Amino acid sequence: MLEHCVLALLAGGERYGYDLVAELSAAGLLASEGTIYPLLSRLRKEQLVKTAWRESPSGPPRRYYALTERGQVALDGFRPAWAEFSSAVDKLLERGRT
Amino acid sequence: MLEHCVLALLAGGERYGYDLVAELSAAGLLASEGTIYPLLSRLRKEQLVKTAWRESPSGPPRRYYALTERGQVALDGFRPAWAEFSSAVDKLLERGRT
DNA sequence: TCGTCGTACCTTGCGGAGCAAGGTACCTTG
DNA sequence: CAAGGTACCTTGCTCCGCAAGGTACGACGA
Repeated sequence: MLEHCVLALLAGGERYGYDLVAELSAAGLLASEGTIYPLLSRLRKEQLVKTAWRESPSGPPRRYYALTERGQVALDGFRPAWAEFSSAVDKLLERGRT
Repeated sequence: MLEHCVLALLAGGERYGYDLVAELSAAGLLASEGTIYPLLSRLRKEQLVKTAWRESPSGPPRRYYALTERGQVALDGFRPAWAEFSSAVDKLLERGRT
């Protein structure tokens, strides 16, 4: 779930972890860094993203994440799955409405 | 997530576990009984549902589940949360579209 | 009448995922 | 030079979904 949201964000361009935390937190999809960093490690291990260290204009260096081709494929595969899933839930919720 | 989907189904009337499994499986939201029975136990423990044993016209007795008032409240609280969540995901996926 | 199948319940054990909390280190600012 | 923001990561816990296994009842065919 979150995993694919991250991929979607990366599809919009390179991002670094701390930035992703802020963005996802603002969107109400994430609580803390303890979630995202292990997730990003996983994505890297599965080669859905590639990373590059780059210096920050001010502060410690950042690790930037970018989609790989496999990551793009995973994302594309997720879109219809999400559409189906969310519409299934919508229908259930609708059905139970008094 | 699933928890609230079950509540939504129960909002449409009494159901028994085995039936819920079939319904949720058909909707693609559930894999097996190993998920639903512990979930139903939880709901009962939190008093979001109440249960009643009733005999089946053919086969072993069934345990029927029905929403309690608290369950209804939980369900009502979930609807807007789901709407917000799913639209947040929609936006992310949209944003990453090439 | 006896075995087998479908129904219906439940538990156990495992793996994965999110989170809070803690830890390190860099840079800027007062 | 200390404090606070930035930025990375790990550890430990808990919860949840699932596969698998286990029990028991009723029906139906051999």
